[in-house]
Amino acid sequence: MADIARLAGVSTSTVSRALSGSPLVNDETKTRITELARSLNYSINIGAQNLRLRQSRTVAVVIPYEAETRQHLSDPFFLSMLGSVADALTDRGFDMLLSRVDAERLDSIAQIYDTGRASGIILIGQWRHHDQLNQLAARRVPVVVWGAQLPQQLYVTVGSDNVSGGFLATEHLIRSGKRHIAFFGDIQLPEVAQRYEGYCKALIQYGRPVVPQLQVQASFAENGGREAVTELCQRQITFDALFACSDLLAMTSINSLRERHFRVPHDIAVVGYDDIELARYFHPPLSTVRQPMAQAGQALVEALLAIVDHDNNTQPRLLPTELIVRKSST
Amino acid sequence: MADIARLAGVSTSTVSRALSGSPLVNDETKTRITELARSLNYSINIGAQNLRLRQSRTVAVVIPYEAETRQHLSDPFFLSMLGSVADALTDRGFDMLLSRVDAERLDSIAQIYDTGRASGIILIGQWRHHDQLNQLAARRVPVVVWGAQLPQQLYVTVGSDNVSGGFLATEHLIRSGKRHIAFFGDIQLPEVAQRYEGYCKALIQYGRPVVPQLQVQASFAENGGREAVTELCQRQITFDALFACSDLLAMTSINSLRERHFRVPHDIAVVGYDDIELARYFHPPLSTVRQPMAQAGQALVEALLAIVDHDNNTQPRLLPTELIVRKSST
DNA sequence: ATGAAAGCGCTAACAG
DNA sequence: CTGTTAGCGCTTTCAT
Repeated sequence: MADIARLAGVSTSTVSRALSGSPLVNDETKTRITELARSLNYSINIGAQNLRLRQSRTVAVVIPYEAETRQHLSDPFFLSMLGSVADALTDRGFDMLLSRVDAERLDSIAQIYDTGRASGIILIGQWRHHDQLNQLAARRVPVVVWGAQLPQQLYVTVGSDNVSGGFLATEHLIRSGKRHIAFFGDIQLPEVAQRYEGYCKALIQYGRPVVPQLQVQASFAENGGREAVTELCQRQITFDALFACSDLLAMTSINSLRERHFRVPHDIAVVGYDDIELARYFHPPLSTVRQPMAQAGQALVEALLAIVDHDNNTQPRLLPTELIVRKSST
Repeated sequence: MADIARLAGVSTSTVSRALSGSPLVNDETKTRITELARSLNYSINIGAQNLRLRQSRTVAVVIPYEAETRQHLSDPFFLSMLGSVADALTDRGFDMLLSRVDAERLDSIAQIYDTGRASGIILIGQWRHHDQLNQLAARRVPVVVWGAQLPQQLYVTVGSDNVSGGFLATEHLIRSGKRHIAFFGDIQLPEVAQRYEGYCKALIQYGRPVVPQLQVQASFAENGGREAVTELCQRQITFDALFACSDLLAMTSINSLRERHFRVPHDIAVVGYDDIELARYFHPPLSTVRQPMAQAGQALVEALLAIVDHDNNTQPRLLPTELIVRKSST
């Protein structure tokens, strides 16, 4: 910057002003400086600017990983979410810091904020960590979580309407004439619990019994579908439909069902959750509950920036879900 | 920091030294300061530290997106790569900036470097952008690309041995008694071209003809498999095996083949590429060529940091590939 | 072993 | 409209 100032025969203040588009500077000098900057391939040093402005214009995004596997979840849903958040941040001129954090050490993300690396944190995946998240919020770390809204929650969540999603999927299966609808998902997880709630609600509303035997504690891991199908078959219970809590789970379940010579949808109708890109190209094309990804990134970023701006009244956001009917259920 | 200094009755210099573990400070005062810092929940401001140290300890990772769709590729391979790079960076105490960049405007990533936001850039996906990348390297932007090594290449690549990968897959299919092996992949892309080269090499080595009709220009997009299968069937050419250039492509192709009542592997043996997690849980479990993901992140980061340290002689790295035989081909 | 002072690259009063 | 000056939070000579 000093170089530019010297070459342009002005002070650094003027250069700074010119480059930030201040109206307080002569148009002629402004152009001269801008030209000079371009020809020298000069860009403002963001680090110094941020220091001076006492900001960071950076948001950290955290997708926790499981300690045992050290692996990121390979669910395309997360990549999609990442893209959506990246878009929303880019639109607002924020940088995105991606952090790898052990799911059991969520408190460590406070560091990202304390050290000034990011003005706030977006956590994708609430999992079982309600308490840790409450502690974070109590420490006044600006954080927004993608997940379910829970009672006694100190942190802000953005999530889709899981109860409604579960309801829509189940209602659709009931109306298609299915009588024994299995539910695949770990109801220890808040989001899944709410989908299960919607599932039960639909059954009850249509005068059907809620059969606990039909609920299988399927994990979101890659082999979740296979294991859940095995478990369900061992229970020797009749079922003619399946509501799986993620598309990936639905897909691996369908593969397993096929190995056991069930036909989908003829013998078993299947509905997934998320509506990942792949869902429509699966065989058969997968019926599913769509989470509004484009809105998700926007909503997460808006909520976080509100908190960063000390809006102490930021409310949790519930995004609408939508049933997408394809061949796997009809 | 000034606060701590005051409370500890020392100067900020001492606090700085204590917190950075300098040996030039009395053990007693060091503990006092450390305690104080912890109790105040204080962490060093990384931005200021970086400014003073004229570094950034941040690496930008770029996965370009296609302008038309504005969408990230939903291939789990990329998430896996992201995780691998994140690990390698975390190990070395670097932060990871994730940037969303239009594939047609790759030159814009120079900005990330010019503004000092990152000390260097890791680009995942070479695609067709050889020339743009050469320009970047010519501008002396520290950049490492995941992809194929090409002639007249000014930038550094890290990639797996695509020729060998293509060879292994094809050889395996030939040895399994297959006679008409289709190849799915866009050979405009350098990596795919090399896999095709390996495919041809194997055919020739085993005295088989290379039939151009068997090569289909399949895209990596979600519907790539379906379109390629349609295309191949329209050509009315016999085939009894398929080598697809990604696992995702292999999976969607298998789904499409099944719709057309081909049995896999009985009628058509299929081998994919990448060995994503999902491959072993697919039905049937997918034979594939594994790319060494754990090494990939390490190698990319090592190469980049070497360049950042002005090692002008950083060589491209070729990582080994490995054939994984599962049910889809036997 | 510790402190004073200078400065990383930038911006924002405050004067002129 | 432009320049002077001070300082964001930190590290590091250079003294002591």
